[in-house]
Amino acid sequence: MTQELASAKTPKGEQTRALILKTALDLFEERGYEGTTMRAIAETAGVSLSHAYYYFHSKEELIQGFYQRVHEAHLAACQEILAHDGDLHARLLGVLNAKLDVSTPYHRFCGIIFKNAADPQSPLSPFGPESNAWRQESTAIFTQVVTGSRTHVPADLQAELPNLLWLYHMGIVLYWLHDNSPNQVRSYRLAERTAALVAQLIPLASHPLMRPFRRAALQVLAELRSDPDEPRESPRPTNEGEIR
Amino acid sequence: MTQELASAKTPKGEQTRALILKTALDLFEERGYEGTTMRAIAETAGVSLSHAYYYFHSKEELIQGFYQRVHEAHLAACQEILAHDGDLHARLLGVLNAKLDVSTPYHRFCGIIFKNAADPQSPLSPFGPESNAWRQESTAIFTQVVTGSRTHVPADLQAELPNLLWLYHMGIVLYWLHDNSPNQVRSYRLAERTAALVAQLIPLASHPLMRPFRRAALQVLAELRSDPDEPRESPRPTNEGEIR
DNA sequence: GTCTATAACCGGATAGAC
DNA sequence: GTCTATCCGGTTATAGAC
Repeated sequence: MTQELASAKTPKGEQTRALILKTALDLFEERGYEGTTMRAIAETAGVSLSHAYYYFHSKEELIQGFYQRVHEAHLAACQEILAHDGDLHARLLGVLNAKLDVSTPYHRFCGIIFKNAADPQSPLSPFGPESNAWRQESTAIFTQVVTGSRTHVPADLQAELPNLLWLYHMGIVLYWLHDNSPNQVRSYRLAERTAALVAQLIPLASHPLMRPFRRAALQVLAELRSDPDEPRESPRPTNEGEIR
Repeated sequence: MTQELASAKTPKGEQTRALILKTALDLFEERGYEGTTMRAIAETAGVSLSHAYYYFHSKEELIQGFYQRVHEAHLAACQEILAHDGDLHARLLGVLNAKLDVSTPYHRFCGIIFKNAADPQSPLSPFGPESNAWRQESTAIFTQVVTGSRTHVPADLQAELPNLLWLYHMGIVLYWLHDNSPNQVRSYRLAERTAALVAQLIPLASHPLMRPFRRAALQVLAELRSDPDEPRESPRPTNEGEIR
């Protein structure tokens, strides 16, 4: 897998490809997605219309290229914070802020990415099998967040927490996508506040009072991860009835 | 507000409008959203292209029509349960099951549509202003769920709970969209299990131990609903510092 | 108010000659 | 790789029928 999404055979082609992508991103930012015509992209980049289509089979495919870039940037931006802080809230917030920071210049047309990613049939769906790779990379960040922190996490929760945090972070991003406040301040505030809540909640979840709920919740998660169609009886075949 | 989105002045017009909508849904399901042309819809419905546009100002507006229908069906399916049961879990689960039941015939179709609905700029986004009407109607169902149940809900939580449940229900729907298990059994199971968790969690939230967390969480929600850019100082101008 | 017919505009996407 | 012509479909406009 030495190349990504479309042709990039020669250094020259690679350059041209990058030029088209950069031009497209600039124009998208300047005029919005729909406001940017392929003709304009090609013209501004100084290539022919059909040549633009040679590298990117569709306007949407330009976004796939963009997506790759942002993800790498986020990964890089995170490492810094994750290496230097042991506080769970700080780590979590750092990762979220990094995500938003990295994405901010592209807020307007990140909606378009999501539009593609949201289609369950699309290979870009963040929940689909095709996204396993980057979803796991993404989740790994949250594993780092947890394992590198001083906060004690109950053993049973430990395994599941990164997945939960990943889901939580997707929620933040979803909010951010719809956030039209200036500079998306609301999203940053949401991230800060909810990260504090999460950091507050984890110790609470360790409390004996919460234990039944925690176990029930984790069981549900385990169920969802396991076989889709088998009812839960198999481990205890003599036990009748649903686990309610 | 006797009529919805487009012209439907007379019974006859109403019929035509319904015919166009039904035809569109059929075709969408058969050929996908993008694969269905307005020309094809008009032709199949036996009306002129311009006449289709007379009732639905855009292709997307057809989808809003679809939302409206599903919501009405959901509302109807819910009333039965909401009138006859006082158990919170039963009420919540009833509403969720009704939602899934009502939506099942359109599972594939919803996935196709969601791709477009996820774009925040799209008038189809369930979070956007164009969807205010049915979103509020939708939320009202969860108000019914809460107020009609025997379970005691802390006063401060009472106001916010319907919105939280609405959001939760959107999460279920999101899962359902990506659920390819036969008859979407996984989604039904998810609904049942998580509804039980929610019903379990609400009494827990009333516990004194949880009070600080509950208050903090509700404050975050209040903040989000209020002015985007004002820091929280205004109500107590003498009090310095952030509420963390 | 309901409906048809026709033409046109615009922009994404494609084909084929060079 | 490039250029030109062309297609296709969402959308709009016009003009007029019942």
